[in-house]
Amino acid sequence: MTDIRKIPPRRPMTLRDVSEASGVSEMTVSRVLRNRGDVSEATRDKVLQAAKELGYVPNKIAGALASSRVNLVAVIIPSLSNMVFPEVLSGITEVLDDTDLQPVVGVTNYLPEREERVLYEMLSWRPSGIIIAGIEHSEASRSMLRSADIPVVEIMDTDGEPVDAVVGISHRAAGRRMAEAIIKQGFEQIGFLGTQMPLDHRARKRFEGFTETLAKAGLEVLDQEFYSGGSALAKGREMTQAILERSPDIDFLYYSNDMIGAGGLLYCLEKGIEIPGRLGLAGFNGVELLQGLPRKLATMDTERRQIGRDAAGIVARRAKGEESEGGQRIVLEPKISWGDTLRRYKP
Amino acid sequence: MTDIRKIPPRRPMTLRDVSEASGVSEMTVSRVLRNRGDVSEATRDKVLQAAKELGYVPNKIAGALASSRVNLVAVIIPSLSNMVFPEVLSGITEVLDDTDLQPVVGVTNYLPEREERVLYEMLSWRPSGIIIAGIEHSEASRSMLRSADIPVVEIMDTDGEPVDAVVGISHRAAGRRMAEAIIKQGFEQIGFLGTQMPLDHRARKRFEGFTETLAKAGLEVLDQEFYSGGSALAKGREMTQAILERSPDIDFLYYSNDMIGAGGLLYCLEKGIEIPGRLGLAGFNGVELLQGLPRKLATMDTERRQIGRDAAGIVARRAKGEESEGGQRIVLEPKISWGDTLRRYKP
DNA sequence: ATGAAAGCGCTAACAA
DNA sequence: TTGTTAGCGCTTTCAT
Repeated sequence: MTDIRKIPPRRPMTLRDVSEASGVSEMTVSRVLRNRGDVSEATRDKVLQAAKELGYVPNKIAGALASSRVNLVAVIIPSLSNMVFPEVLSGITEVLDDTDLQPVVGVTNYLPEREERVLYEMLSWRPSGIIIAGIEHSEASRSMLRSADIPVVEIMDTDGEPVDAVVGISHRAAGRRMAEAIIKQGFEQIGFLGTQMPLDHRARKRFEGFTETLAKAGLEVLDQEFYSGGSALAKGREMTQAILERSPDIDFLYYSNDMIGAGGLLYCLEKGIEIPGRLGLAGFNGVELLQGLPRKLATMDTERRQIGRDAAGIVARRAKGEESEGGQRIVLEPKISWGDTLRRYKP
Repeated sequence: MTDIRKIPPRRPMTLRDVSEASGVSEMTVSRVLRNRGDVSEATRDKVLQAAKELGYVPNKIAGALASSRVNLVAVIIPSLSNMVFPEVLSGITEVLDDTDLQPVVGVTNYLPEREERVLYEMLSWRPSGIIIAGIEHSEASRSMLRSADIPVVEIMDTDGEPVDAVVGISHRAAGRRMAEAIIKQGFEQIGFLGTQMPLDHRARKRFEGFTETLAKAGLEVLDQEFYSGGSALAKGREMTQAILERSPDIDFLYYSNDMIGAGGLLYCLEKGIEIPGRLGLAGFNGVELLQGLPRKLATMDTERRQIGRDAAGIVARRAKGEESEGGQRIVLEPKISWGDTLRRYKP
């Protein structure tokens, strides 16, 4: 055995170190470490042994440069505090775990300029694919996405022109469908509660689909409340109180997400408001949290994990060289989860 | 103007392309793009112009290899679905945003083997620093951390021997302190509800500190419930029901996290159990969600954002070459948030 | 089954 | 202020 000193190295090990320690050429060491090409058992063992003893960690930077292959998949999302995105991520991870691809996450805080920066930064590492939330991007971002020449999957939203592939739901249709359900249940005095986010295109589209369908039935949104920042649950309470005091005739509240919806639900239960007889409620997303509430809030499940899985699947398959050209389009159908706050008439 | 074809390139641009398009040497182009060294306004403009028209995105892989500088900070956490970690991340991002460092997130799912893999994978990209949750790691992981020769900050937990720097709280002390508070309020029949996770060392340590202090007062945990998977809120309900039915004498429930605590609280309120007169409750973490509940659950704020900020600060300063040697130790003091479910006697 | 040479796209160090 | 020359640590390709 070569004399291996236990002193922690000031300079990371290189292939050459392993090569010298094992008496095998760098090239063969490289082959062993990557399980490529034929190597005899004997040399293989020698190399592995030396690598282990030295605590060798390969330098992917050098490897990537030499092979122009990078096992990274850039995932760009607006936020981590909205549980929706961790769930997408978990779907992505689930699929990528079976490949040698690795997700790298960037967060934009819903800001297009930040999206540009994050995208640029990530592209400069030459990832094997990009999964990016939303279908609305700045011209600069779209241009980067187009010329990156790697699979690009835009997720969550399918209302618009994707750069390449897209996986998600139609938020406009989601808004429409919820409006239909509400109308069918005989609600007529409808309030809307949402986030104060001009840049949340998905919420905007839902709202558009929602009002559009109401309009066709001769209805409109009576009153609205918006919030930004703070505990969504608490905000849901406050907004619900505010809107009900201002517009006491309201008989339905449509929330743009489940957290504020849950807050509203808790508030109404405390106040003894009869639900859904006197007042109907619905949220959006289908978050797990709803399972633990005193009553089940109506919502629409957006299958985030599945979106993540599908998106990762597309990237993985294309990275492997399968599937000739891009442009897949997977539109999931969100289903209304009726819960206990939307159905007035027995089905 | 050079003849620039609008055809999306099959091969990413290189410095050389920009050099040729602008008639400036590669070296000078490189200088312009990195704002390094003196470059005349004229050449600078030429280069920037060409780079922009070509849609040039630098290749950080090559840059990193040449300069042996990587602006990545590896952040290794057990989970993204536990809101605690996104919050830490947001503290990290907050600080790194003012530097040129970029966080890269890896998730271990609380599995030591996965931690090893993720760590190995990340180290192979030669990051400028590592922020890793927890202070308990496999021998292989510790060994990698030690020999990486970059700043390593272990976060969340300070009970143990860190490899290098550490930022967090003492979970043992947190458990002790909560036990003291409970005892002082005159509770004596105490139940504990937690996760079925032998690998959640922090929860274990809190429990140890908790029982230790109870023991000194001649008390012990009367009954316990554990869960794994599913909606924490719903589980909190179920477990609370179960433990109260089994041990009706219990007058205090200590939950190992706020989500199950919140579920328990909702359950108790529905059942009309007098809180905290008949039954006291406390959770752990201080999550935002608690703000929206009908009553404020007692908890202990663990200042996750601050932990993230401090950890990132250490990495950033050391990456800049400040601070000679490592080993910082920042122990934050978690404070009891009394809420409405712990205090029987007016203060 | 193994090795030698060339070069991936950049930047450090030096020269002009 | 600008350019030239060597690599950075690997992998590709081609020999042996």
